[in-house]
Amino acid sequence: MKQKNELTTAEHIEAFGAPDEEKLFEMAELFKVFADSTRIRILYAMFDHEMNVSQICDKVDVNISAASHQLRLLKQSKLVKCRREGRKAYYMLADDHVKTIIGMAKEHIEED
Amino acid sequence: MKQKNELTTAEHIEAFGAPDEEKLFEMAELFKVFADSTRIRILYAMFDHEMNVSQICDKVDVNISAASHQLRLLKQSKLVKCRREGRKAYYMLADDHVKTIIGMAKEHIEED
DNA sequence: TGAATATTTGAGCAATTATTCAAATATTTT
DNA sequence: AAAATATTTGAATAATTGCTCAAATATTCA
Repeated sequence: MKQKNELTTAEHIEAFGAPDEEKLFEMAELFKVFADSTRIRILYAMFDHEMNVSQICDKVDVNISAASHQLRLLKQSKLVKCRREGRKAYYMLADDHVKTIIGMAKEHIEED
Repeated sequence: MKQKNELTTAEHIEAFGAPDEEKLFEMAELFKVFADSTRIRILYAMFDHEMNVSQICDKVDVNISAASHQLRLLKQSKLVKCRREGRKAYYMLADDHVKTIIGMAKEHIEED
């Protein structure tokens, strides 16, 4: 019989980091969002301040329509939040996770 | 005149995390490699042991040819290394960075 | 050398996706 | 209400990419 604090083989593997198929798929989906330089540039544009769409377009030098499409995708992925003020839409990072993940990649490419 | 430990505006921004265009592009390229569930599954297959191609194919349940194509890509991206032993090719993670990056994504999707 | 095993490679196909343009919607101002 | 500003949306196009099949290469074994 299984006792307290004992793990089956499957649970042991799980506990030590091998996610199930579903989670691996979700992880790939998350990485896909970062896997485009336009989207990363957009994320960086709002790194320390919120920014409205026009400001983002100026800073990132991208078509307004393209930016809006990407912002929708970023919002669906829960990486950015949106706040409306009059006719302007201010976008900001959803939480610190985004910064952390980007920071990791930055460290990786800056090494060796 | 610029004195020791002083930073120009550009250097200041750089030091505080805004990479130049080139780096943002590289970062997107790195994320692209993780942005596919087959590749993530392959990376997990060799998470704690090196594995040869056939073993990987069994574990990940993927076509040999498809696996080989993806392994080439992973090798070009410096995420895996390869060791030959007879007619078998053993693949292993290149360094701990891979584990760290995957770990980040795992944490992110497991929260909230 | 020839057969068997292990992996790689290249071409072709199907699916996904980033971008652009044009039109639609929303909000403020005159 | 009409004009101006800000953003969103949908359709079409072009480019990228993951997979499969077939053939090529490499290595061991009989």
